[in-house]
Amino acid sequence: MGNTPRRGDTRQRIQDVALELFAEQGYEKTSLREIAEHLEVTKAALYYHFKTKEDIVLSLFQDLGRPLDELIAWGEQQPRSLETKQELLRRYSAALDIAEPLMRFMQENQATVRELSIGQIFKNRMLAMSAMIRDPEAPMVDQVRSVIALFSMHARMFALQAIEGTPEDKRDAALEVALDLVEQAHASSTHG
Amino acid sequence: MGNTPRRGDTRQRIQDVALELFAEQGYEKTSLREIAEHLEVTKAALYYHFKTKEDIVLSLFQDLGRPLDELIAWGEQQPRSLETKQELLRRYSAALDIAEPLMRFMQENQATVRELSIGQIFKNRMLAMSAMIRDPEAPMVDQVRSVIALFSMHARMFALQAIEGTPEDKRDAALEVALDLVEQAHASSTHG
DNA sequence: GTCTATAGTCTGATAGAC
DNA sequence: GTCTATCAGACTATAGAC
Repeated sequence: MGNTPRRGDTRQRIQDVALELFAEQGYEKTSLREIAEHLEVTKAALYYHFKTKEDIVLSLFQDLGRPLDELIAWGEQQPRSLETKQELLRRYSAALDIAEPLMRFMQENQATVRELSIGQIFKNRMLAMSAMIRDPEAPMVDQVRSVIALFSMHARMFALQAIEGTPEDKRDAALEVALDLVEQAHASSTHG
Repeated sequence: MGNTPRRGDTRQRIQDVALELFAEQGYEKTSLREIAEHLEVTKAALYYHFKTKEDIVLSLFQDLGRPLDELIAWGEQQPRSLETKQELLRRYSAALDIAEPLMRFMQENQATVRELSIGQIFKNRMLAMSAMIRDPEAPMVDQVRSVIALFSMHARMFALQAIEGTPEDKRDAALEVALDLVEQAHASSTHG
């Protein structure tokens, strides 16, 4: 145990350490040498499991991003009601619990990620979420309200640090604000 | 004109090109060689004007970030009323018109910026804004509402792309949503 | 499946001529 | 104020032994 080198899970361990370091100090500033040192293996061992550095990110994206893809697939089958949108936000908030380290990495390394192969995929994912939560026929201000509701879920990763309270409480507060916002957007659009 | 090398404004031209490239492709992926080539000078010429690569970012931050510092200074002298908070948002929205390229760079390179000398300064700036817009005595959900209002101003840089309309219209819509949010936060806190 | 060794390239930065 | 020339160091990636 402890320092005993485990067999067969090296790939997983590479992913764990890579995400941790990528999220902590950025993609570019994290070298393969550094990842290897943390695992007490050599760089060449990394290249056995992943063709390139970019491949590590891609694998992280595919493995940890699945809950979000499933959420989108779910949402696209639902009726476009207020209740659907609110349930979408609830599930998104829950999905972020798992995908948060990945999402934090994506957010803090946008400029880098944009040029990677996953950049477009990630963007499309966000556009799909945006398309489900807003009504393109609604007044612009209500569309903006809905999109802001969506991105309010991300706020817990950076903007709410100054507020006192547990991460869970802040997460729930952000969700509450987001649910309010889509309700307002809905009410306003169905009045006029 | 055109390609005529101008004298005395090289420093300014370095800043312009650097910010453009930093914002477009990221800080790390932009090399000094690339900046120099865009200006048709050599790397060594860059080093005459700036001691290090980081110094270029620092100068950008100081020159283009001034409106935000002035806004904070203004805000800290005002009474803590709803009207002050709303005026803060209006001025912040206007300040972003000028500082947007810089802010986009800061946002898309968070992981990098965090490790630079400006990282802490930038963070403090955002904490100061956050402290002015929210009431630490208010219920958490209202504090979250206020902070989200603030960061909604940033949404125009990335989240609102899918919505149809001019950037100006979207900017104004985001401001309207933000003004609503602080008003709700205020109303809720003064009821109970 | 993991290693050593290294190729090949690019980087930020400096020294010194003009 | 801009140049040429060059530095040491870091990087990704590969080849080939075990």
